[in-house]
Amino acid sequence: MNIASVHIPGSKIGNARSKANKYLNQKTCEGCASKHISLCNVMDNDGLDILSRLSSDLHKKAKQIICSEDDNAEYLFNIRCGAVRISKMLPDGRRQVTGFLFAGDFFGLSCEAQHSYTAEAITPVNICRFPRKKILGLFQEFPDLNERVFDMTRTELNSTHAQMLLLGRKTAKEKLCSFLLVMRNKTSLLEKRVKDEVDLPMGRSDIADYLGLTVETVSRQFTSLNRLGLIKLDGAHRVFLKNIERLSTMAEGGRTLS
Amino acid sequence: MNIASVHIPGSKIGNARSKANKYLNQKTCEGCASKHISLCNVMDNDGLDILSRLSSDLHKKAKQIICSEDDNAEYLFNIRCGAVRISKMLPDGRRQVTGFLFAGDFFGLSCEAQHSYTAEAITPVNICRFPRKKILGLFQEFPDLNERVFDMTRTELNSTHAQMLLLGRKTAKEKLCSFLLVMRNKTSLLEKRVKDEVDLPMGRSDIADYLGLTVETVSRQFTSLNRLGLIKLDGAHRVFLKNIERLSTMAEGGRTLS
DNA sequence: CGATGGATTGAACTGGTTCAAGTGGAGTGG
DNA sequence: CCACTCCACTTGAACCAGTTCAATCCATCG
Repeated sequence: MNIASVHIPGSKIGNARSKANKYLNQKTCEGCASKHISLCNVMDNDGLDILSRLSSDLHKKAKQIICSEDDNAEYLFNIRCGAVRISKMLPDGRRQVTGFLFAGDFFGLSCEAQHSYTAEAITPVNICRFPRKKILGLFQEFPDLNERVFDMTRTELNSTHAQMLLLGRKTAKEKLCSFLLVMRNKTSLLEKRVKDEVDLPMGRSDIADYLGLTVETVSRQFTSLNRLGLIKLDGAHRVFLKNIERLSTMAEGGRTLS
Repeated sequence: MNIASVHIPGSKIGNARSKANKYLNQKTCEGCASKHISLCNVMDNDGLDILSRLSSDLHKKAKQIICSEDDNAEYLFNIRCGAVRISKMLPDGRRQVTGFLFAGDFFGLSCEAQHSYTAEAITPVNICRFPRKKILGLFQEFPDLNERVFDMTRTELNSTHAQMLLLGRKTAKEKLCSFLLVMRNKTSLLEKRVKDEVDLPMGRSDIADYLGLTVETVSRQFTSLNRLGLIKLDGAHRVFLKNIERLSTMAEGGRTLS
């Protein structure tokens, strides 16, 4: 029904959330049966969310491309469910994954006329797509909408700075610890409770390209943390974080028996 | 006089510029005698730019700290003239420089209650400071202002993604070539003309921390590019880029006699 | 002029890569 | 239900780009 509603499962946008809740509607999504929050509270004459007329649903299987580096940036995307990988490439094929996105996350905004990155489905995804130009035009009309998206952009900028510190200055072990803790936070937000059992839908090479390492190094560090008893591996795609405190210390370079 | 005006020397904010020019006033800055553009075109009853009442001028010498990692984020800063270094630190002192900012650049927005970084003057700087809360409040009232700042934030997010690719996947030589070309663009924007003679106000260790390298490696790569005839060093803080095309190729991993 | 501190150069070292060889588990089909 | 295949993951061993440690250079400044 209201396909313009947006999956925002936790209060991930910080202090903007409380303010926004006053205005924004909660509706149940027929796609994945969880509560969504409408991006925009303004109803048209038919009582429909004003954004619903602009949006269209999109389904992709794992490994399918959603948009690529030289596409025209015509749409703004919001992930309903599933996981998406954002990446940039060098001409010779070296790749940097700049982010993993999950239910509730946006992309397609941080660019000019063309996308500067490729977005690809990691799992089957359900995505909500808005024509970019129209959304940008609506910002003037609906400051609430503008504020939400601006807030999210600033939060994202913040976390890319943290990732720069990781890429430029952390060791392989510190990188993996940081990554696991970030994934734990994302999972906890999505599930609305703290959870030390973390799903890793992406492959080892995605993690490697995200952390600026090789697959082999990532694999070795998983094994090492496993042996140290800091994590418990259950297959390649599920980890149980056994000692959050030590993982946190190691993520920041604190000394723990290597 | 109008201390709220903002130094935006080039059209660095892309397509937003042309739109914005319709509304925004140009004034001459008594501080550094160059044209500035007012951030906000709305005048109060006395004919003063609405932001001027909120702002205060700030002067810092080289190496002085403007704001640090655990300060409350009470201000939004705009650089009038001079160069600023933004950085993050690990507990053990390893540092990542996340950006160099010059006349016209903003900072202090991309954060929640506390700054997540340290800003330090590289050269003597002249900075314009606005109370953050009031500015954020004004966004609803003045969409032009909001749009400008949002645009700049998105542009910045874009360039941090490029920097992540650099940090995660480029070699030392590629990193330095990329850096020199970025500095050339910034210089060209500031001077409003293409200029292959680039000033590097920051020290080698700042460059190293920006590129995720050591001082020694940065120095060796400078020497190497110099010997290859791609650049001409004139002291440590001025470079002449002799072959933009080959530098560009090398910045992206293209093969040129190493 | 000597002192100070950034920048450069040299030489040994190492964390992470590269290359190469297993391993295991999910899917297929017989 | 088992055998076979495929591909992602793991492990091992040699290697190397960039680091580390240690001089040395050189511009600036009192």
